[in-house]
Amino acid sequence: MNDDALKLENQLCFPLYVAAKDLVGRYKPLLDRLDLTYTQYIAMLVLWQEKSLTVKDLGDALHLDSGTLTPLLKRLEAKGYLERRRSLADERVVNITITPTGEDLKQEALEIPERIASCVPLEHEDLQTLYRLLYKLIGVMNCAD
Amino acid sequence: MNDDALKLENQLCFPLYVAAKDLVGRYKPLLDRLDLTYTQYIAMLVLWQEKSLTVKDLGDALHLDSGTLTPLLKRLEAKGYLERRRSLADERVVNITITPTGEDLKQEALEIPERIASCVPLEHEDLQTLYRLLYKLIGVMNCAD
DNA sequence: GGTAAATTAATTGTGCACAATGCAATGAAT
DNA sequence: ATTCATTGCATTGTGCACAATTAATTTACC
Repeated sequence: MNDDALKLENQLCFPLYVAAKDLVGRYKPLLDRLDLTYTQYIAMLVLWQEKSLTVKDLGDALHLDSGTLTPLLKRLEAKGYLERRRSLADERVVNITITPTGEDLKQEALEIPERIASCVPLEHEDLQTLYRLLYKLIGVMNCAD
Repeated sequence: MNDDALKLENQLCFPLYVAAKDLVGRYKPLLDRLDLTYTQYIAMLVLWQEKSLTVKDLGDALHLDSGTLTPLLKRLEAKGYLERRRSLADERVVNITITPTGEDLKQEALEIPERIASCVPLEHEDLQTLYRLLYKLIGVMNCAD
């Protein structure tokens, strides 16, 4: 019986799953110094750009739901990096706003992308191709079915 | 100040993280019928090939440690898909062996790869390129530093 | 205006994922 | 043979990730 299709290395999901885990793991030693986890870091990335947004919009940006974000945002609030406040205009909405302490953290994060880039020694062309294919993959999966 | 490097979309990690999550999520409805999670599924993929191996070798194959595998394997054992038995030759080692029930499950899993392929409509060339780049990425990260 | 439907968060429960620790068994070196 | 380091697994604790449910509010419809 031909079961090549059921071999680990013949499924796209596996190298994708391993590469994502390995790359996220590369951030840990750098993020430890900022007292952030990886998911907290990408939440702060959005906040450094947007300053203020709703939990829903943050979830849309990060592809995460409230079950993940609510406790995560409470931890970031406890660290003093942001504030959560329920909207007056719409009581269902919670607005997230970065604090000055959270803004300051950005300076320490500036070196992270280059430190990561230096330990992911792919040539520029390969990197661009990988970006393109990953975004294409995310795109086609969002509309398929 | 130029902070393009700190934008979410300019970091490889983010599309990689999202694509992996999204693709793994695509398995869920298919795996629910086999009463398997994604991680349990890739463990079974190895067992369908190897029949029997140690926890350590499984961990090497899946890039997972005992803190993840020990409870996961106990759950698979409780479902009757495998047996865990401590090695007589070396008492530190635990051998994992697939059961007939676990073997049977393979038949039901055969359709999964094609079902996934059909909802990941990348052209063959793009798919091959993506494989190659992901394995390259995993390779360079394993030896870097 | 009153009811139904939709929206937004929060909560609960399960299962990874991994760091850190502990421990027993093994192997190596003297 | 005794010491010492290493190996393989288990345990504990923290933090995602997501399904399912609940609750509060808002919007749409008649």
